[in-house]
Amino acid sequence: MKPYLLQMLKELALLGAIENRIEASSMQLAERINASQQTASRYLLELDKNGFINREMGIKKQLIHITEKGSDSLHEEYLSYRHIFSLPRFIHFKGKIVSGMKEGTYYTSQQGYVTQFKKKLGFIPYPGTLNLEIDLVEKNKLRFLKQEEGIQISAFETENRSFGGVKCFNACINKHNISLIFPLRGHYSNILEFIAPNFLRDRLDLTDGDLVEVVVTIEKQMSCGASDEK
Amino acid sequence: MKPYLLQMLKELALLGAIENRIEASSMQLAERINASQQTASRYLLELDKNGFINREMGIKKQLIHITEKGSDSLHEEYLSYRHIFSLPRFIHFKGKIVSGMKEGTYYTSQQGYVTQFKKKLGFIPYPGTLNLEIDLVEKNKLRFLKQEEGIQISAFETENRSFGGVKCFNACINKHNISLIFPLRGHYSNILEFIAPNFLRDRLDLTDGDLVEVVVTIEKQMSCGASDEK
DNA sequence: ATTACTAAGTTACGAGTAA
DNA sequence: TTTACTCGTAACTTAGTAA
Repeated sequence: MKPYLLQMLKELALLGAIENRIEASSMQLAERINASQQTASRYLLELDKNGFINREMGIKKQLIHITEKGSDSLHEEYLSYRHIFSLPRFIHFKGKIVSGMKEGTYYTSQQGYVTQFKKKLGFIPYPGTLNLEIDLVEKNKLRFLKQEEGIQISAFETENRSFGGVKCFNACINKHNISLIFPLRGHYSNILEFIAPNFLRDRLDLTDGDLVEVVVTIEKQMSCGASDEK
Repeated sequence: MKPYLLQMLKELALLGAIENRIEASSMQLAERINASQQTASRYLLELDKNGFINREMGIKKQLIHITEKGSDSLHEEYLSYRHIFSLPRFIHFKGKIVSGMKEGTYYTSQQGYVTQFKKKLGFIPYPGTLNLEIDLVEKNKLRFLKQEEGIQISAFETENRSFGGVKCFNACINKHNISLIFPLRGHYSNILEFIAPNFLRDRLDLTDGDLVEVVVTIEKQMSCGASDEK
């Protein structure tokens, strides 16, 4: 099916032409696809000829209804898009190791977080975070993580202050299990923070500026093969 | 964005170019969109020029990666399709009243169904079903109902035989609340069966061949305004 | 093997306009 | 008002190639 016909069919569907016979003039449809009335008219003729729509022509208006064949075509397209935006389970990030603002140690040592990490991630994190600065072109991969629930770590309060909720994703670096950690509130930057059961900078001999690859999964379990226990 | 460029971008996304840099030749992509190598090459140039993709050109292969802008365009399209296929809550069917094979009375009188109808639909159905023959062009609307859970009526067994599960949808005919009923197993025909608390053929003065309109909802509650109780 | 240019062929577009 | 025809031209496609 020609892409421009599919586009027109999509517009009709958005106007409700799958569920109901809709009244739509060629002029009105032309505006929606940024084309002339003549072009819209031609598209409708072509869609009709190929059995994607039915039309009831009146003297001043036409009633349009998408056929089962047309609906099937749209649904197929829908499935493609759904595949694109909901299937990926492993996401690769390349980036370089950077130093954070040293706040990681304070946060990751809070008992309120630690008990949840142990229970939900299966390990007590080494204090501090490993920060990975990802390439800007890879930032769009974060979309997949934004829309995912992840492993939820609840907010809690201490005598002094309150700590916000975060969400985690299991991940893998050089065959070591780690967890990507995001605040539930706040924006996503191009610096990803990870926690791990060990001090990875020593274990993996990492220093600032080293280029590494991390595989993040949206699955709740993940093992990269190597064990993290001694 | 031109529809044919979006199509190419979609193909790249399906090959994983949102998450990863992918290796794809113009020849290979040309096959996927049923066009020549030259056309595919031109599309890639255009996508690149407009900032939808990044390319790393090698001597024998190119690495392609979809940018955030490209990913955004695809996501917008995805949302349109999702809107089309998951938003409708009220579905209108036009059709004509027909006589069933009189089996409706037997089934709708089964105690195993009746108790569930009363609990889940809020009424005890008048024995028998009202059958509506819908136009073939309206059959594609059934897709929305197929994918919906509806109000589930469980299977059960009597001493003699077993009765399969069915699902119901609240519906409305001439301001009277009724329910559309589907077997959970089995195919969907162009004859819809409805149950109602009253004998609708009398109430609404319906006879075979009468043209009526029914509004079905996928919501669990529905009231059409008029009361069904005296 | 690639990508992508040029040139020629083909299709699509829209102004004008009839019905 | 509509829809949709004709037809000149603009846009897109592809065969043939170069790099």
